[in-house]
Amino acid sequence: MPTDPGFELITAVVAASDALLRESQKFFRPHGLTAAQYNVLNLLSGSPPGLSQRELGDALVVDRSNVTGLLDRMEKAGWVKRSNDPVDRRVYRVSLTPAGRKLWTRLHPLYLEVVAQVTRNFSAAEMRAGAATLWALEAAASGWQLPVGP
Amino acid sequence: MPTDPGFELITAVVAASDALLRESQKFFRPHGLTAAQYNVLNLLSGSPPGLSQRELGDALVVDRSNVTGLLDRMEKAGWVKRSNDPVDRRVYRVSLTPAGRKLWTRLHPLYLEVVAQVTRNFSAAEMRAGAATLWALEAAASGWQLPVGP
DNA sequence: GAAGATTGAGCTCTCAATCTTT
DNA sequence: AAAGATTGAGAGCTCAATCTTC
Repeated sequence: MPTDPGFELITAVVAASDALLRESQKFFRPHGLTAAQYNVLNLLSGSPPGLSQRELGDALVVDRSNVTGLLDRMEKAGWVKRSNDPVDRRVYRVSLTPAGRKLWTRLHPLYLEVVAQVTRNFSAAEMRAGAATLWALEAAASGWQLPVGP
Repeated sequence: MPTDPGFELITAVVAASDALLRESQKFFRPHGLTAAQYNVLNLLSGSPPGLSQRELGDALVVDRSNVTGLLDRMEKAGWVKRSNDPVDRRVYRVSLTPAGRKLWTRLHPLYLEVVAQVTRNFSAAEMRAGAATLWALEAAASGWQLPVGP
């Protein structure tokens, strides 16, 4: 029996993502950080004034509670700092330290090169088609509802 | 500037996988298990004589050390059991208990239905093309090597 | 020595509950 | 009451080290 295409697609998505994550961890590890921490660096590098932890959590699509520990470790490493928001005393403004920006500046081109290597055997058209399918799949998954009435 | 297609693809893969995992956890949770535990159930359902923990780890593409705790929790829940291998005293034969098989038999069709719902807007051709790209990407990622000489 | 399984440390993540500020 | 951040419990994952058996 030929495998159900839907099942096949989902299995392939998860398998590819796992492999990508696993290898990226191996890449980042010698530099002392993790993939999640690199994502934070990357996000903050584009927002010099800083982001609130809530904004960070939304952008990373993770729970806010997760951001706390992630930033604790990064602050300890000296890459980010929490500042008080001038107008709302509930929020922290999170931004890169000079060391954090330096690390990102050094790592980013290397990471781009790894991405280029991993995807070098695909045509641009194939990658765009794949990405389009995946965004649609993500939307379909996120919109899935437990079978309970509205 | 148009986003680099390779970067776009990788971002889409991880985003889709995250969404898929997150939603599947919501599906499994009311039944008392996790997505990882369902995968074990699914694997064991196809191998009545049982699998070694090493085989389980290879099939799930996770570290062997991870399998230990996963099975501890599932054994505690009464879904799997460890038996001594008759010929090699180093290995455990892991198999489903009647309760584990019953759970899988009940859950599997429901899960297939969720998959069908999530993928209902895709053509079979689109899904097969996407899956093919993803398997190739997985292979490329797994084969990636740190830039060190042989 | 190599292989199967386990343990301990550390990271990421979720969920539920709490605290402070709005 | 609602929103931002934190804490504690629990799951999944990796890596390095250890124990037993081959």
